[in-house]
Amino acid sequence: MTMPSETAVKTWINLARAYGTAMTEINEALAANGLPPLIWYDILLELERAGDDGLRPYELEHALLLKQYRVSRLVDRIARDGYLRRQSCDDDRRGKRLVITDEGRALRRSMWQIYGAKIHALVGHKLSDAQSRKLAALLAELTG
Amino acid sequence: MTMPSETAVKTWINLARAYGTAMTEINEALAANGLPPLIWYDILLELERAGDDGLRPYELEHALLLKQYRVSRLVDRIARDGYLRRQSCDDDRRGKRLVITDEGRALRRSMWQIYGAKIHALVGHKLSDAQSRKLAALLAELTG
DNA sequence: TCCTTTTAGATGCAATTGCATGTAAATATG
DNA sequence: CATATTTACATGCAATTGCATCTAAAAGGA
Repeated sequence: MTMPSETAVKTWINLARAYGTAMTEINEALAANGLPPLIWYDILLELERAGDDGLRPYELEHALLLKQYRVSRLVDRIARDGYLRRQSCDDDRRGKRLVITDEGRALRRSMWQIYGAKIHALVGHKLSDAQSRKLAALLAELTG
Repeated sequence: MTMPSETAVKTWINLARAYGTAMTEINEALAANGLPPLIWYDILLELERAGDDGLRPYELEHALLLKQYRVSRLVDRIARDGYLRRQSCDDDRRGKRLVITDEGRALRRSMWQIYGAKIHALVGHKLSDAQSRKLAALLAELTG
């Protein structure tokens, strides 16, 4: 149970603050434009990248580090609003395949207008490209 | 509506991932030890630092960037469990003063055993002191 | 094959969050 | 002073999350 250095604490505090303020701004901007929360974007992007076969819910769960029940509920709502459809799965009758719809692709693009602009304003605009690369590399060390 | 560079996007993704995985680990470790969520720690720490006069709810709101109603409910629960008390406020009869109790100080220390160890494992242990300082400085650029 | 274990996903119910609004006191304005 | 506005905090209600559990199907073993 080694306790952290002052430096480590300061770094963690700054990380939490940077993430929290950015995420709040992003979600507020999405809501202000009548768009759903950011997690919908992440899901739609994964499905769009997955192509015509879509993804299984458990694949989404692992890709986005979400709890199983949360995927289940989010997928419910996104499907209810017509942005994805659940296909039955040939080779595993327990499972579903989640496939993005045209409306889903359009929603993802709409969300990107807001989200992308915020990433630019909150990250791209505040650091040089070199600083940003350095920051990305240091953050990658934490995850790895 | 300038769109972000690839670098900025990569940096934001890494930031979100680093925060998300760390926060999940911290809250899971707290829960595994029968302790409340991290936000209780933040509140108790603010109150402990504030000293005998405590803080007004709106001060907590600003210090921790929380919504007013969320402060109200969190304070309810923390008070219900005896970790803070609400004093009436002499100079403003609308207001309350929130003061940490001895039990609250003890809880904060218990939480720190877990939280601090995680900060060390997740940040301190993965970067040199110089890298950590660099990371803290770059993150501070984002907030400022 | 029959039985046990594991995996995929859904869901009932409690706790928490978010939104909108309410109440009361402080402050500003005429 | 009288009235309007703002500030501090609480709360009813809907949406979301978290936990535990359930069903069904797949996989593994005797």
